[in-house]
Amino acid sequence: MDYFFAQVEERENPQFRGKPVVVGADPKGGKGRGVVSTANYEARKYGIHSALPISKAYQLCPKAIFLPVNMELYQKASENIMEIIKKYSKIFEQVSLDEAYLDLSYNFYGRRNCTMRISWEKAENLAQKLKKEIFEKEKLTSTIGIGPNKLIAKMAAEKAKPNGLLIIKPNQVRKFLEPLDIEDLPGIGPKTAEKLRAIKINKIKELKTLSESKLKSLFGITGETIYQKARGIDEEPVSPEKVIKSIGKEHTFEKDTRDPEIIFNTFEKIIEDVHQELIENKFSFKTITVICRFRGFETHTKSKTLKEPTNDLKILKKEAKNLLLKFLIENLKLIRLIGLRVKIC
DNA sequence: AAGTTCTTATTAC
DNA sequence: CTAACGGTAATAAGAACTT
Repeated sequence: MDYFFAQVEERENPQFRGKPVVVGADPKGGKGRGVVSTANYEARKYGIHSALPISKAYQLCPKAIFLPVNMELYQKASENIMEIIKKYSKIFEQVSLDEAYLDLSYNFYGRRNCTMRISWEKAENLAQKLKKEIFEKEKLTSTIGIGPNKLIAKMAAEKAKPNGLLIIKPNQVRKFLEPLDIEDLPGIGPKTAEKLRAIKINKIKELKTLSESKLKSLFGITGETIYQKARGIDEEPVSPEKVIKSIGKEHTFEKDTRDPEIIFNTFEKIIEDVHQELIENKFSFKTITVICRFRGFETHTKSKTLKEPTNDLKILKKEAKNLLLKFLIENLKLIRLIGLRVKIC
C-alpha cells in the first residue's frame, strides 16, 4: 500500500489531501522523542520520511499536519485489503499491515498442481484487477511489482510506487538491477552500504564485480545472500508460515530518568503486558532478556536462561527485575528506555 | 571440544 | 555544531560460559 498510514488518514479526512501529513509520535513543539511512522508525498517534499526523528520532521515542516498512530483504523483497513488480495491466489503471504506476496505462477486459483504456468500478461491483468478492486472497495491506492521471485517483485514495487504497476520478466532482471543503488537491495542497510561505498561499490552493477568469497569474508552468511540477490536470485517461497519466536515490549521515557518509582512502575507494566500476551498465546518461555538504553543512546542487554520453561508471572517478575537491578547498580547514567523480551519455547 | 548462553550488531517494517 | 533516533521482531556472529 502506498504511504499506508498517512493515506488512510487522508481517506478519513479529505480536507488533508494536498497538504503535508505526518503520522507518528507527538512532535511536542519540536521536543518529541519519537519518530515518523509514515509521511505522505507532500510531506516527503520537505525531506520527511519514515523513521525520521519527529523533532527533525517538525523542524523541516512545522506547519505539517501531525497525527498520532491510529493503529485500530489501519488494522481494519489492512484486514479488508488482505481479504481482497487473498482471493487472487491461494499462495499468499502477509508481510506486514500493508505488504503481501502472491504466487501467481499457476494457471487457476487454488490449483497448485497444475503444471501450466500463467503468462506474464495474465499476471499483469490480475494485478490491474487487484489494484482496481482495492481502490474501489477501500479507496486506497496501491503498488504492485511482478517478477520471477519475491526479491524482484518487491524491488519492482519499490520502484513503481506510488500507485504503480511494474512487471520485470526474467530476461529483464539484469537490466533492471544493475543501475540500482546497492541500498535498493533488500538486506543491504546503511551499515553494509557504508562499508561497500568505502571500497567504491555504489551500484548493483559494481556489487556484481565482488566474488562470493569476497562478500562472504566481508559480511559472513549475509554476504553470500547478497551475492545471489545482486544477480536477481532468490528462492524464497511465498509462504504463510510465521512462527513467533519471541515476545517483548519496550518503553522510552519522556525524559531520561533515574527515578526508581518511575522506572519500576513502568517496568512492572511492561512485564505484565508481556506476560498477558504470553498467556493469550499459551506460550512458555525459558530465556528472559532485559534491555536498557542510557542517555546518549548507549544500549545494553542482560539475559537469563531458566532451567525449565515456564509461564509463571511471579518468576518472570523476579528474574526480570533482578536483571534490571543489575543495570541500575553497575551503570549510574540516566535511563532513556527499558524493555523486556522473552524467548518462546 | 562441544554445546549452551550471553551480548552486540544489523536489518526490516 | 552535530544530533536528532519508537517499538517489535528476526537473525548472525563471536565471546563467554558450562559440561
